[in-house]
Amino acid sequence: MQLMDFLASVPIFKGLSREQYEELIMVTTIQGYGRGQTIFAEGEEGKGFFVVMEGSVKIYKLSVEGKEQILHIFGPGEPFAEAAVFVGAPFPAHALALQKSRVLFIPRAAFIDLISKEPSLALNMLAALSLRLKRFAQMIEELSLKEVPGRLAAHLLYLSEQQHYPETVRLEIGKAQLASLLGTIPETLSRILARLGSQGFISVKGPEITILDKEGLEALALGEMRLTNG
Amino acid sequence: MQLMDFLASVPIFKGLSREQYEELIMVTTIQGYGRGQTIFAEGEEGKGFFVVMEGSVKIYKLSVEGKEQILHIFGPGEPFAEAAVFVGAPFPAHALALQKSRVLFIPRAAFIDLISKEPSLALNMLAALSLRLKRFAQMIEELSLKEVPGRLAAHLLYLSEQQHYPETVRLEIGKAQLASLLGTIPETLSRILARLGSQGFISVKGPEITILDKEGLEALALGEMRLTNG
DNA sequence: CGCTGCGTTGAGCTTCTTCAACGATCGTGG
DNA sequence: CCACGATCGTTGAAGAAGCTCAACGCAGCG
Repeated sequence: MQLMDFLASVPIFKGLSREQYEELIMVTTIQGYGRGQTIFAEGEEGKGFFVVMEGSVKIYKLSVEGKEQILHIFGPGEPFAEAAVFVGAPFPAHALALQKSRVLFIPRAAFIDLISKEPSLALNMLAALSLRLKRFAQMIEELSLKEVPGRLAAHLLYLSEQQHYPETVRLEIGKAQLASLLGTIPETLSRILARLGSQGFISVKGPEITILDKEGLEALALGEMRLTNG
Repeated sequence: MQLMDFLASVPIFKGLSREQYEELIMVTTIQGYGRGQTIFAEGEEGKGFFVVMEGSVKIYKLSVEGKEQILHIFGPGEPFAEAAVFVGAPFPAHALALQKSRVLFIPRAAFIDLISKEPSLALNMLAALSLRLKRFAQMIEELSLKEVPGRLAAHLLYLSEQQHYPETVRLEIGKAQLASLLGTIPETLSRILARLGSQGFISVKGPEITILDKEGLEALALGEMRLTNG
């Protein structure tokens, strides 16, 4: 059965026995969402958590005036909203499918049951949460201590690494989404992309970005260098 | 032995057996730090985690130019740097004692051992990490979507709640530290405290702040209202 | 063909930071 | 006990970064 294969491919479920996979499958539901559809809203009660099977999901906060801050974008194999399982609290953010997506839903009670019996699952989960915590700490650092050019440079380098250092990096999300991920707005992002381009750091063609000066971007990302106005 | 009592009073260690407490005590070290002393630096290898026994500890990031962003301030009973235990990675931030402090050090290997044998410990830890994740998400939201008056208002209300709604709230940290916690600088904080004061939201006398208009602060914190310049 | 979503560009403005000076408080050593 | 320096907080003036508002271009698609 392919669901079993999928579960086995998910890092946090690594190391479970066949029986435990079957136990999981028993309590699990598969949900489908169209592009732009809400999976849950901030404040809803969290009765379980999710794993992306196909597509991608963004987790985000909204301000009163409607500005959005993306906390994370998850792709296949990645769990989300796990934290809500362990604190008896409502979801602290919104979740929305960026594309046609399928997600696995795992109910809270069954999962806690399973985790109590299987230490390796607990350790996997602890590792996953710890990693996420580290990411958030990095995000706080960037929002507070770096300006937008630095954050953008860091993100481009991150993408480059993710995609195994290709000639040219591809943005998998729209620029408006990228702006929201970097804690800014599309106008500002656009201007800074233009500046990075005109100063020879990168070359931009739609969603394709060629990194021309890796060292320069690194210096920007670390805050060792400032982008001039020209 | 009082160490045992202390351990029993720490939330993440709740529910362990006497033998397990003794096991913990065997591997644990007590460390003392003076005011302003570094406990660890960003980039150091994390060989275990800590629990504050006395005093307080700040976890913070530094920018190249020397600006500081405080991620968290921990007091007695609170664990810190646990995440480093579960990802085999160096500490992602600095830790420093804000006052004369004593902290318990728990080595990584022994703790993973214990957690594998004791599901309730794993669940406690998962709950603790989840809570921290939620806090960080909140911090990201505030840094990105709220301006300083809103963040300050939210913090004052948080303090008020922490201290069980007294007449007047007491800042337990200096204003420079508070500024760093809110993602700004002392000058800006000072001006905004003054503005909040002159507009009748609060009254400031050194580290004592009287909340005069709770509803007003709430509106500010939610972003429903803006602080006028006067 | 025109609509809609997305991205870009310009002008003006707000918020926050920077730089500088000053005042208060506190602990220490003379 | 006073003087001194250090730390901390406050205030002012100027500057920079990013946001708002508005207009426009362009591609995809019904």
